[in-house]
Amino acid sequence: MTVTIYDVAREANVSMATVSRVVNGNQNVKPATRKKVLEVIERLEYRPNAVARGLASKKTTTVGVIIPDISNNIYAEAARGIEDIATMYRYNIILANSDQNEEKELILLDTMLGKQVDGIVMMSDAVTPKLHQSMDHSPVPIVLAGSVDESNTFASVNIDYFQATKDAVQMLIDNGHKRIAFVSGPLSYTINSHYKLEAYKTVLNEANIEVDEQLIIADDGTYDSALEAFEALAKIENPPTAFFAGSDELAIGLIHGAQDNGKKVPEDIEIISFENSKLARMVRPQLTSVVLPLYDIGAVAMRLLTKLMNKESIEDHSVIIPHRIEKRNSVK
Amino acid sequence: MTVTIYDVAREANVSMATVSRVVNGNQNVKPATRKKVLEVIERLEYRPNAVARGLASKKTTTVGVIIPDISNNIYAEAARGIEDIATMYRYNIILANSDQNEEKELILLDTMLGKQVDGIVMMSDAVTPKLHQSMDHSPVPIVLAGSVDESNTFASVNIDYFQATKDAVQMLIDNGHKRIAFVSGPLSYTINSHYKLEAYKTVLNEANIEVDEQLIIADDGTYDSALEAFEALAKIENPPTAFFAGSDELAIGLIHGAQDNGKKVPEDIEIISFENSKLARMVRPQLTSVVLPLYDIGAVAMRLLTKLMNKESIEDHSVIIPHRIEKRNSVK
DNA sequence: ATGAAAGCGCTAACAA
DNA sequence: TTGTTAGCGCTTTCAT
Repeated sequence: MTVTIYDVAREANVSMATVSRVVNGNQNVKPATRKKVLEVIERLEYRPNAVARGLASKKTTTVGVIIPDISNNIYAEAARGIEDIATMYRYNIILANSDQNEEKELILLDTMLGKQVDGIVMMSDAVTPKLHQSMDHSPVPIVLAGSVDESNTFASVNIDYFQATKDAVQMLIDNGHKRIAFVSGPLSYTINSHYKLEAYKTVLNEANIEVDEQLIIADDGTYDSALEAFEALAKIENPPTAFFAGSDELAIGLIHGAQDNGKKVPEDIEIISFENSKLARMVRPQLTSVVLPLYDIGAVAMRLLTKLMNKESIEDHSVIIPHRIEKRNSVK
Repeated sequence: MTVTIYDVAREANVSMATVSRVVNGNQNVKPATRKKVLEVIERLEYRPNAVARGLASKKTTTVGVIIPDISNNIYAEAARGIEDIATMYRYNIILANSDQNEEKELILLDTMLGKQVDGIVMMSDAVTPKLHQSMDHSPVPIVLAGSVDESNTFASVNIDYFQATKDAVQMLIDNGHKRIAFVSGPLSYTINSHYKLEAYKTVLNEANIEVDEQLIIADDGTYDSALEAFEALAKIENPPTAFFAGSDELAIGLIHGAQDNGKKVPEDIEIISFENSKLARMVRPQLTSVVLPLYDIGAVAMRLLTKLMNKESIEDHSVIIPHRIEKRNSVK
């Protein structure tokens, strides 16, 4: 019932090899033959079976994409970058959510390798030893997107989170603040948050400002948690006058928290965010934010993967995309 | 170099058929044999080749998911619902963005069918004749998620957009408004927006309120467009006192637009949204909104698809999920 | 309970 | 330029 390459060959009075050649754009086919075959393909509505092709050629033209959570805008943005470039290079993507759960990541890796993907793009906060080992055993290239591999074993695409955070906090320090709070999601599995915290502490130290653990809040990363964080910090002795927020959502929570407490941003409280999603402009005042180019990170990661799959030589397999700060109105 | 079922069979002194049986959980294997095979599988780190399996069994345990844009929260939420249920039933998903572009949709459908997916979940605003025809020709089941199929040919999962919008606008009418604006994205390709517009007109008519085309704005659906829409509508003679917004993003733009014009929400201007994403709570006042259960729509669609792929009988292939309005503070 | 063998639909030498 | 043929790694009758 389904039309196979054999049916086309018979109808066109050629061998399957010839049909295969025209389907695959091989030039060694006489134009007349090609035309004839193409006509039969059209008439029979022949559609090559990619599974059979994959088995025979050992290439599936599909890549696996493992991300924490597609419903989180951060990852969705990156996923779009990945998919766009994948499409550009004629790959399809198998997308799966890991929820930053090592066990799921391991299973997903295995499943995808079982499906014979040609490569994998992975976003994960923690490349644990087990994960590292599984990735090492992969028969196909893997590139990390938005995740730093400290062992420098795997290809990866990132911005310099450490420096970017330093820049952001420095901006606050330059505006005269001594009491600067750090608000993020869970340090254990909010992507790259520990680099941010390190940078925060480092830059404070460099400015001879004491690091006060009270000012470091790592809750669940939600809007509400930021609202509560502001509330709680407003009550302490010598409360913060400026905030570094790990994401736009947190920054908005902080702004609303400040406003609920009768504080004006940026007059009384200055807030800098780290993300710059479209949310950054959907709040008053609009957020000054480190721009985290998620789409680009995804796109570059996928592009890098295509090179790796193609066995092209790579200059540097750990690429750092430049970052910048978009100045709006939450910082003077 | 790669371990195949044949290697396992040889090492375990059984036939490949037996190995296949234990891998697939077939009960017709003596426990001792099973144990022996399992040991060899572990020792050799054998991983079944899903492509070969797919070719032989004609099942790939992967489904195609065609959505407009994964970086749009609406679709990302639905995608997560789809993926979660897919995972639950041991399917993987091939995810692709169509940008609501008919040509891309057609190509994607073809590509996925070529990859022998076992089924497809599709989100598309307009099931055009061509698309309809291609879908009709599909050898595997397709279910529409969040997209109404007026011909009732395909399985689909939706809420009652018409009734939901009527409920929302009615709420504004009940609060005494006569000048109610309708703000949405492009009517031609914002999902289900034409149902919303019809409902808006219908309920206005029912309340003997004249439909004023001036009050109907269908721009690009962005925050900025809503800001501008408010601005523009504030200047007309007899400006609107209430707004129906097609999405949370638009509603937030409207709120900010109102505030920029010195109006208070909900005292001076009432606004009701249609989406209820997490954004609905991230603005002051928080949005009263029709809840569009995207995750559920995706999840139910995928569940429905599993039944269809399994050739189970379906009660009704057009499922309507109940809707409700979440009351917050943008409406009195 | 187990094995033998015939495909699944295609690619890729190798020949011609 | 075209055809022949041997797999790719697995599932699935059909025997035994």
